[in-house]
Amino acid sequence: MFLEQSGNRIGFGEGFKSMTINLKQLSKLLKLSPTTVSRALADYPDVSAKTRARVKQMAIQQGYQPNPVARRLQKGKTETIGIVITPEQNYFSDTFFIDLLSGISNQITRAGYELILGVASDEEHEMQSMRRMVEGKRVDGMILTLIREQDPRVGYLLDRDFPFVLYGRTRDTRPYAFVDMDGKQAFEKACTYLAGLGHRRIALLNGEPGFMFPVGCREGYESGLFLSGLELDPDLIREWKHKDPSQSSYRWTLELFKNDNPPTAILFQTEAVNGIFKALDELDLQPGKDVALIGYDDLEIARIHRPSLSVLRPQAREAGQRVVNILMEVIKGEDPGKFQEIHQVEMVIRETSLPPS
Amino acid sequence: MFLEQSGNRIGFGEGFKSMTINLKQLSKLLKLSPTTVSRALADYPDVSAKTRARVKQMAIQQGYQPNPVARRLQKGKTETIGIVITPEQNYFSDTFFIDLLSGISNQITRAGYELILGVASDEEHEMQSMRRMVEGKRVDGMILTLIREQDPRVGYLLDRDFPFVLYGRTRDTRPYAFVDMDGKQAFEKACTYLAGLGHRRIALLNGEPGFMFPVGCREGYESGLFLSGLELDPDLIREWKHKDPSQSSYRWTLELFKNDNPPTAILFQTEAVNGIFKALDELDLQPGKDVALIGYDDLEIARIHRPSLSVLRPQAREAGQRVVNILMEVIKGEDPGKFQEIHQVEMVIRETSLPPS
DNA sequence: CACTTTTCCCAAAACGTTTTGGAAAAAGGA
DNA sequence: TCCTTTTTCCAAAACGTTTTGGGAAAAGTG
Repeated sequence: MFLEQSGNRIGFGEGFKSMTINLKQLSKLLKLSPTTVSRALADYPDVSAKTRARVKQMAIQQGYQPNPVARRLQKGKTETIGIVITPEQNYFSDTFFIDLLSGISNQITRAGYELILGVASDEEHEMQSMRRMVEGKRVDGMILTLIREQDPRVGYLLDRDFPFVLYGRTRDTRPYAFVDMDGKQAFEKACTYLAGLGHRRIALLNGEPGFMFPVGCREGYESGLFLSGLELDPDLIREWKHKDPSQSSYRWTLELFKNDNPPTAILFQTEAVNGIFKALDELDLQPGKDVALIGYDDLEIARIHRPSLSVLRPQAREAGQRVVNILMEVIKGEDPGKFQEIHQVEMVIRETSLPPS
Repeated sequence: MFLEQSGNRIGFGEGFKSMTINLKQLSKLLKLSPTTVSRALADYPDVSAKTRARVKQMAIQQGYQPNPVARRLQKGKTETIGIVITPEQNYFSDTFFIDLLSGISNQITRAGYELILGVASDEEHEMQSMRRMVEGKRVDGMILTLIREQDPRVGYLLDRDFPFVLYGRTRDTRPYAFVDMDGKQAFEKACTYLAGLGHRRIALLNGEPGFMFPVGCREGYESGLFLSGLELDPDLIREWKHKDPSQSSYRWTLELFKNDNPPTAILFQTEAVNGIFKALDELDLQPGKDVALIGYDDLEIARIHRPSLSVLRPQAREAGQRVVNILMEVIKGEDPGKFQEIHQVEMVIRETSLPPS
């Protein structure tokens, strides 16, 4: 019944051959059955302390590591998480997304899982890449970012009961797990802060409609105006495009100042800062001095620019870690509805948030 | 000997259960053996055209996809490629790395492979993450980026005969596969171009020493000077830091202009452009007008800035695709030494490369 | 028709684990 | 001492494929 296995060869032009030991070889070395060795390494109580120690020592000495592919087949799990990024949407602009990804990656590694990455050029390929992962049984769970108001991915995964966690939120009414930044509270805080300094004309240069995040930003902005007794002026709200944040924000900033009663402060996502700086420069307006600025996200440019930019700073790395921890629970079978986290965003006051001159 | 398998259940609080069909079920539906079905789908000649068609149709109808984990175990391949990124090194600054990653990812998907991503904070974790992939038998090959002059990763992989491809080069003398941009030729071209316009004092604001890329840039710069009959002035060469490109390039630009005989043109990596612009602004020098500028990498800022920045533009996406194609050959057992590609870099003349005033 | 070749299919093995369901040996209790 | 319980180990099955090594039927060949 048992055939002797061929043992390990060193490669001869046939590419890399693993020179690591496998379970059967290790068990032969120990004069034990593979069963016992496996159970010893997994700390089962039905193997004596003495042999357990012996097994572990030999395993380390021989550099044994269980073959993950075989383990996955037996366990019926891929031990893999999927994520699809869409660089065209320019989410990658700077440290923010990388911090998120970094938190995600580290936590996944800690759990002994793998992170597989899809890169999609648009919404359609994004869905396609995700379906390949899900229907191809390549992952145990998905992480979704850059969430849209109506996001077909969420419906797709909910319909299939497939484990996933959103970084962000969408409008689907069914319960699902998410980790989100409190963009509303952040923009409310920034808005009331500026109003408290005496600003009466505060503009909002918001992200692209269709995505969920700008919705919260706008709510916070409106709520902040209301709390400060200021009136909402639709002329002070503009939306830039993800495809080229700088270009569109540049145009809209110029637009804002064509107003008879121009703003003295602007709230925006830091991604759009280059266009704003450029427009202000052309208009001979000093950032911070003539126009107060608060951006969302603490990108490098915010810190190095003079004057340095006041920002709202989300803790992306921590959020990434939470996303993974939650996803692990959902994969275990926990109710996703139990995991809905909204993280606070801190405000960092630097040099661009002075009172109006 | 054979036990009937339990079939597929729909999940009951136990998380997601696949509701897709497997090979045995499909073969039962077709009243064929699993062997024949498997071989029919793989286009083996020893199954008749008629049954092959019947099998394929049923497979599509039932949405059958072979379980990749089982296939990997049998084939003894992970069908997976690994890459480790180190965001701290700020490689992610903009479109360049994303384009590379995009080309890599698409080509890997096309081959039916998976891309697993490691995110490391420093050199040590980078190695650690790679070892986990290699020694844990989680990948068939590695892609390396951001290569150092002395890069321990290359030696590690060569010692183990493990398939890998570099995006970039290192100083190891043993043959290995790489795809690199011709930074030398690019900088030589830019340098002679500027000299041709009449510039006599051309500065180089180069990337961090220790990495391989700046070496080529410097060679090209020196060669360009030589070809143009200009003398090398060490005072016109400075190196910024990866950790904060803007800050360090800002300081070094100011430094360059303390020179009695300051430069009229600067060559640099576009990553460092913010610091340069800022320094020039403080010095009341107009980019393009008072100082000619050519950057390496066509980042967004280069296109939207006014004046727009002349750049050297590497084709990152194509390079990424080549890296994958080569890696597949190396995994098959081809000699890595056969695959050493150096790609040309085009120069895009915009508004910052005028003759000296 | 008898023999050889080709066509078409399949049972069993194999990949390297983990889990199941005992079984032998040792220890405890009377 | 004999029976029961506990401890410690293991053979075999299972995960879902692909590959190996035929074997039966159909088709050619003389």
